[in-house]
Amino acid sequence: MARPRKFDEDAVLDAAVQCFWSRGYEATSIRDLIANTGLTGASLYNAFGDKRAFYQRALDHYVEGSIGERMRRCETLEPREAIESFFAEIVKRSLDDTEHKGCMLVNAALDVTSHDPAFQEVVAGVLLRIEEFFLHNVRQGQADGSVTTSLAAEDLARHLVGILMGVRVLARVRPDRALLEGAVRPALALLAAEKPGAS
Amino acid sequence: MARPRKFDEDAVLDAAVQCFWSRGYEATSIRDLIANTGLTGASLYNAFGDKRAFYQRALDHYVEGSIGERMRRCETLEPREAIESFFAEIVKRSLDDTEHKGCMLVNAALDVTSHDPAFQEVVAGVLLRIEEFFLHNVRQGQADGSVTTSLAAEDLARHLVGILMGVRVLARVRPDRALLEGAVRPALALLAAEKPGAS
DNA sequence: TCTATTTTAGAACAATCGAACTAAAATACA
DNA sequence: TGTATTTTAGTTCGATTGTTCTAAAATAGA
Repeated sequence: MARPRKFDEDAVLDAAVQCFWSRGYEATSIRDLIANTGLTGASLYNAFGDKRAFYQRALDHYVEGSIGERMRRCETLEPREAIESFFAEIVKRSLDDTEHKGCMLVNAALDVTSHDPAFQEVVAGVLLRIEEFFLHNVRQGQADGSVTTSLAAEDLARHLVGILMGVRVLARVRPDRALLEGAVRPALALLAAEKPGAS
Repeated sequence: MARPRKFDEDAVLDAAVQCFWSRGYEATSIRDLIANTGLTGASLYNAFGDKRAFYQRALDHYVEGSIGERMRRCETLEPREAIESFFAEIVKRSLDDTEHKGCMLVNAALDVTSHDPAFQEVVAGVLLRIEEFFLHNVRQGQADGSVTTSLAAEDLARHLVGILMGVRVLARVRPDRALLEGAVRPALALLAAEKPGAS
């Protein structure tokens, strides 16, 4: 019926993610987005609504492409391995992050949830997905004997989400390998602490 | 020699902390600060310099009055007790935080360090102080037998800073008692895990 | 080839931003 | 009491903010 869109929505969202990710919500202007996505103001507002809605789309895009993808990749592994490999990847990504952008979800958690309950629910939902990923693997590991049963699976999962968030924060400020690996190591040691004489 | 200041610097800094803490750096305008501190634009720029410098002063004020004070209060306790009491207070404060402001230092870590290396160093310095607080107590606890020696004191301290940051992030998004206490409990259990048959 | 429909391109909008400026007010020292 | 010095109180500045508007350009169906 009408003129088709010239731009590639996925590429535009990638560019928008880059902007919001590295600069944050407030510090990213519409003109930043225009310059980096290549589309014009009218197209942006026409296709995505306002700045807030555009951020929402960008965040979803990031979550699915980054966190969701990582969880899917770890699903094929053994429970303990899945958790360890998850954290190994987080540490590696944090150390390779020369721009110190950190994780866009964690950034969103402190940046954008404050005065927008809708965003808070979105972020809380993703955190819940991550917690359930950990919980699933912890339970599986407890069942096959590779994970300690000295603590409740729910608490272990909550602890893992906690240390995940913590590592992401630390990495933004002090991206040292010793710090990040040191912060993670006790959590992984705790998981395996079932039969303690087995060294 | 000249006209003395009418305002109370400490009260002004308290008000500034409230602004920056709840709204963040970018979202806090000079006019917000003027309205909430009670002083005028000229007085503000005259006494504190520009917005950036004012934020720096406010952050210092917060750190000394909140984090520094908490560490000082825990210094008189036994090592294990000091760590546990520290986290108990963090969880309590997070649950009582109806505004979901979280910890201003953690907010600063993700908000203001990105494109200002000076701020990054300030925040990193405070994190180091907290890490050293934990390290001191862990070492003391390992010496008197109340803390496990199955992991290096350095790693335990790093882990504790990590989970501290993590709890602060989680609380911003999902301030549930079960989540926060669940995230902390395994870390405290790990500290005590020295003689594992003692249940 | 016409026409309806939608995306483009870029200018324009009011509002707000951080910062600076001009005087008036006020006080410690002489 | 006079004077030097500093804080006050608003106003004002140019730049930038998010958003909207007006046309021109482009294409699918008739």
